[in-house]
Amino acid sequence: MRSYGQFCGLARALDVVGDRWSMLIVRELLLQGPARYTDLKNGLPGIATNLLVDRLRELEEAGVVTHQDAKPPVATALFKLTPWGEQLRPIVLALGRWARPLMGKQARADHVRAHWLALPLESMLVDRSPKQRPIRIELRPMRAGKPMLLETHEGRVRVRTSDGEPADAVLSGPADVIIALLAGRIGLATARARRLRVRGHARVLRRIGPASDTRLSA
Amino acid sequence: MRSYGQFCGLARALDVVGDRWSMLIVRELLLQGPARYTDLKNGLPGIATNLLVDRLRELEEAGVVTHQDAKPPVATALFKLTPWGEQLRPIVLALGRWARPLMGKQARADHVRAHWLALPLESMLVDRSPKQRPIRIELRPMRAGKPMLLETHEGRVRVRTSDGEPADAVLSGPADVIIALLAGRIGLATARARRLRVRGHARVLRRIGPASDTRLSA
DNA sequence: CAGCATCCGCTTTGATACTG
DNA sequence: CAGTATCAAAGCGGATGCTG
Repeated sequence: MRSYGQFCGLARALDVVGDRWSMLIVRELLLQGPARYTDLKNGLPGIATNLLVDRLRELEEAGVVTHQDAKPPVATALFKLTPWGEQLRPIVLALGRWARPLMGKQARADHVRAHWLALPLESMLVDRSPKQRPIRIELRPMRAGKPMLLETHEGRVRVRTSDGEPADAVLSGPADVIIALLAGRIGLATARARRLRVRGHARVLRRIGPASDTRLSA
Repeated sequence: MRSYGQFCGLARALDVVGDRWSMLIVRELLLQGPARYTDLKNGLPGIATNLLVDRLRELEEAGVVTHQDAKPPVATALFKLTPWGEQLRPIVLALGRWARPLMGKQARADHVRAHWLALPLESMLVDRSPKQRPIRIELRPMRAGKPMLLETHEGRVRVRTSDGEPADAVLSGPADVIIALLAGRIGLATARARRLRVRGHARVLRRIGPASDTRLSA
């Protein structure tokens, strides 16, 4: 991208991460941690291969991303965020929250990846009974790749890739319905009417819900 | 911009404000408040007029911006942010702070506008002696248009356009030197060596300095 | 297969000129 | 002042091909 050529912090930031796809690459690295080129490509449906390469190089040049060229066990390079790049996390979260009014309905043609759910869910949900035994809910959004596991941890909610361990409940269906249900915007009956399938102990769902404080925070 | 077509909050946000120039238009409206087309253009050096029009329309369509078509006294339309658009303020501030490592030196060709200084200064500085009488410092960065007035208010620092009222001190010179001096990164001697001119009571400068808490906050 | 590089048609951007 | 109109250049998306 051409530089804006403005002596202004925002303009400088956008010189670095304002290119098309750049912020989404940061999102992937925030969600996936160190990732291979192919993992990034899978998490960025719609990107052209040459653009992914270009952006990674630009971000590396700017100091947002580094790549390690190959450790003995894995035969491939890993891309990761620098500490400075990591500091984009609250900004990425805040932008996602700002866009919540746009997340109501999932368009038919929208791409979905299960790990994207970690962004809204972790920043929105809390465990209402943190004293009780932790719960685990497997999330299987439709056409969204690998399932994710939502678990409670010290009052917070964490979402990570599932390694197939048994969960208290399994939710399958459209991603927007899963989010609306967990956020408490719709009930179980409505969710089922919108094609959600629930296996396991549905009552654990009551354990989690939106935090009262919805404002910006680190 | 083409939609990313991803069911993800960040992607949705970037569908709205991820276009080139869009965020900078938001910056101008945050800094200027309701503004005329020409005020926006002056605050966005480098933008093409057709792009400014296109972006304003897209932002309006998305619900970030509105324009009022002409109130009796002024003969021209005013553009302003919607409440939803206003909510981008902490994000714009956070991006500007994130880019602080890039703000060290001002390139020769960089555009500067005095009102841009409000972003780093207001988010970084505090009044160290809030009990004492408020102070006022006029800022006259080089080739940066209208001077701004920095004033203390209840422990915080505010920067607004100067209406020519007398100030305790007047700082003229390169914008980066003004920032570095106020941030306490350089002393008065160094600042003078870097072409800063000070008129008035330089000692009021000691009243303000960087807050200890530099983290993200609303 | 992972990690690119190259090519090509299309869209977006930028610079300038022009208009009510 | 507040935009339109025009057009060349740059950027993007998609396909394909190459290399270890």
